[in-house]
Amino acid sequence: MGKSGGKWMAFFRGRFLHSLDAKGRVAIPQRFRESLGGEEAEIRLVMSVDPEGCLVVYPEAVWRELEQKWEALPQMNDELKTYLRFMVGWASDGALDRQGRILVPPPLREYAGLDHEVWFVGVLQNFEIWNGERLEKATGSDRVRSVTQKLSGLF
Amino acid sequence: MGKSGGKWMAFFRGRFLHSLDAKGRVAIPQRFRESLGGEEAEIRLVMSVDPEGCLVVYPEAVWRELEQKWEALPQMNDELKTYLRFMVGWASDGALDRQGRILVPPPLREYAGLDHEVWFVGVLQNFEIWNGERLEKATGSDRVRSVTQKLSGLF
DNA sequence: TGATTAGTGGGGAAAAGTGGGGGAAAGTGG
DNA sequence: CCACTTTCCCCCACTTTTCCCCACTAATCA
Repeated sequence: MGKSGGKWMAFFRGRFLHSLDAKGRVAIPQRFRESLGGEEAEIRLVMSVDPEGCLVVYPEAVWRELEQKWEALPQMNDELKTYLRFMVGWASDGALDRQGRILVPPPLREYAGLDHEVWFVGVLQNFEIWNGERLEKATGSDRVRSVTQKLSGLF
Repeated sequence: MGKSGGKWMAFFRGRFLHSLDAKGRVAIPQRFRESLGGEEAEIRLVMSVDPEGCLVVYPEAVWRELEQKWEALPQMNDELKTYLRFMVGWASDGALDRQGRILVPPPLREYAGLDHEVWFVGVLQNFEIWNGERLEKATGSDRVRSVTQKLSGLF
């Protein structure tokens, strides 16, 4: 589900505030769970490269497409290796538990600065998990407005 | 319905004062409901980028066209990511309930400064939901006049 | 002035999110 | 190979949110 003509459809939208409990679990928003393909969905949890780090969650199928692109590249390339060490080296595969929650491994939690309150943000093909202050900084209206100016010619 | 020769027709016009109840619900004006395509219409509720933020409501089909444009762009681009985090990250998908109301999620309500009284404003292909004072500021006659000057060459 | 239609408000069932107890499974050290 | 600890994940209980249904008011129109 979710495929259409070999390309993924736009799926994840909106933001949701959830809480990471003492055991490191967070519930995935119900809307997102549906888009992931229900109960036994597989996901990949990785670190974002942006200055304000967040975590990025990919449906398994979307992630696999990325991996295929990487595999097609010349493997001796040092820059690619550095990139993969980061992207793949930290990637955690997991599934949802019966209550629709995932477990965020401590290193990832720390990287993204996640404490009790976390924001889920949908960005079409995948979604992100943010610390509140970082998200605010990353989506501050000044920043967004200047970006919008630049992109507005495109559509 | 709604389409004509691949381009959307102008649909939403006028302003209406409605009230947001304690549960965060507002009735969509009947005129707008018809243009949305009746009872089981799907909508997208998003944030505007303007300094005085309001909410923007798109018929599902109009919004999807936007998303398709975004998906066609290179996804690694940082500026696009920032843009999507704002546009898509605030987008809430929803449907009308049996009384023709929508539920405005708390984060959006807060961002747009909506309390009990809200204004609906039609702007052709979509419509907006405003806090009264903000709307007044955004449509002050001085402001409108200066904008009109700038645009006067175009039509 | 009754009838129809739009908007408003609230009760209540169902669904979604939260937190903790405890057993299974995996990892660690003798 | 066997304790012992740690991690994970199931189940259950509780709270909050969402969304159905129904009933009331206001406005419109013949």
